Amino acid sequence: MSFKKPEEQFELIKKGAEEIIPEDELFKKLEKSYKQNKPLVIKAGFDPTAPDIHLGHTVLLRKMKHFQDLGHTVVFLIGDFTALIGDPTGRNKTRKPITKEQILKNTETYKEQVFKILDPEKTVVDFNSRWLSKLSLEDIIHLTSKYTVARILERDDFTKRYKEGISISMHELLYPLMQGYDSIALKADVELGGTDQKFNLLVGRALQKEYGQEPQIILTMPILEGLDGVNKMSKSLGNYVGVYDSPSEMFGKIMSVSDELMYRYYLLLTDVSENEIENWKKEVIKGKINPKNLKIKLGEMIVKDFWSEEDAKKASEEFESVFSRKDSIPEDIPEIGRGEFELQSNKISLIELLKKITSRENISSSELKRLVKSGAVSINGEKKNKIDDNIIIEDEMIIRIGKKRFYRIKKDK
RNA sequence: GGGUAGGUGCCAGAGCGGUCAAAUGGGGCGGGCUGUAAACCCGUUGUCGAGAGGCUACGGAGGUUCGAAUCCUCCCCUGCCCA
Repeated sequence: MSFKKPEEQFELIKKGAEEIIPEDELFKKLEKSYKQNKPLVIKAGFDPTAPDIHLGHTVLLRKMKHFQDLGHTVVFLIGDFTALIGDPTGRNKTRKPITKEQILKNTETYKEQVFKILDPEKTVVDFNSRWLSKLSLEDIIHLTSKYTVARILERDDFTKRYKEGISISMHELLYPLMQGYDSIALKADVELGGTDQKFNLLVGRALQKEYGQEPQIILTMPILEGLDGVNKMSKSLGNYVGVYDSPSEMFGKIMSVSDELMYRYYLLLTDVSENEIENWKKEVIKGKINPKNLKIKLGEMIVKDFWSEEDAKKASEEFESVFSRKDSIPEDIPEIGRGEFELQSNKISLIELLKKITSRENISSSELKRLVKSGAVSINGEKKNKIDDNIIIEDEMIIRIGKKRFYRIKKDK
């Protein structure tokens, strides 16, 4: 393996990064690695608390990929042990505990999804339970003696919770120390994380010094805002685009993003250069570019990353015809066979029909009734707002609820 | 250990014996407008029921009362002050 010149590496590494602490040390490490022809150990940890990876995670994964492309050893560290605590970062209350079974399951799906971005051949996957579960109380006392309460409480979220009178449990205070211990165990040269991880990452740096190691470099990446443009992208807030979302879903979600956020997504989720993005912004202000078209392009780029160029084109065209021209329906919608209705006659009341087709979705019938009353439901393009309307089931019907939900009834499945 | 303030719907937060499925705001959903953008306007927001109406719900368990989110007892949880 031969490395690129440190200067060249540095450029790619810096791209999109929020902070590198400290930059000059990173440069020295790169020089050393170059001279000795020895890759750096790059650590990035993920707690498998939620099973699905979304675009927010891929910001970091992309940076890992950069290091990988430069020939360094990227360790994808699964925090199977730390997940038991749950990172208190950004939390205003203690996380609910998660079971070991859940963690294992999540880990499997995690690995699969991560390799949509990372090169599986070059990625080292490790688990922090490998060392953390073996620590004795004595080891833990030794570890905790290396850091002070005041420094732990410096953390903004702890301070806030403390001041606002929201409980903080002891084990939560331990979280940063355990994450730091991971760096010691791996002898990490660089640790990557979101900006919200800065504190935890710095603890790792401090602890490594205490344990007589060369301290790691901290590289933070910005946190990606979710579809609402305000909160960070997270599954629990429902403002996310999952890497397993279907092409049309992905595309649709991207299209619903605000213009401002679109530029941000370009910056963090594509390889478009910062200069180019700035240019576009100016052109949009001048009225030379319609922001809608930029958004379409963004949607296509992202779908292409996770599916294929073909899927991207298809999703884009479908979107155009379904929503912009409103002349057709999406292809990929739930289908119900006519036979599934088990009717004596072929008539059914509207509400019964809706219950049947949405039976998988956990929508209460009160909710459905509300939707009907507010005019959200149409059949074959015709609005239906009476709950007790009798509907004749035909061999081919399209039922639509709201803007986005479509269902098809077919002769037989 | 002692004292004290609390625990209400997705969230924040009012209510403090009947008119409470619970004010108000946020969020969500739907409609209108549009670029499935933002902003804005309107509606809606426990559940079952075609409807009338039922059934669950105000930390948990009991109790008082014709009637409890509201009063009493015990328990659980959290904050603050003191030790």
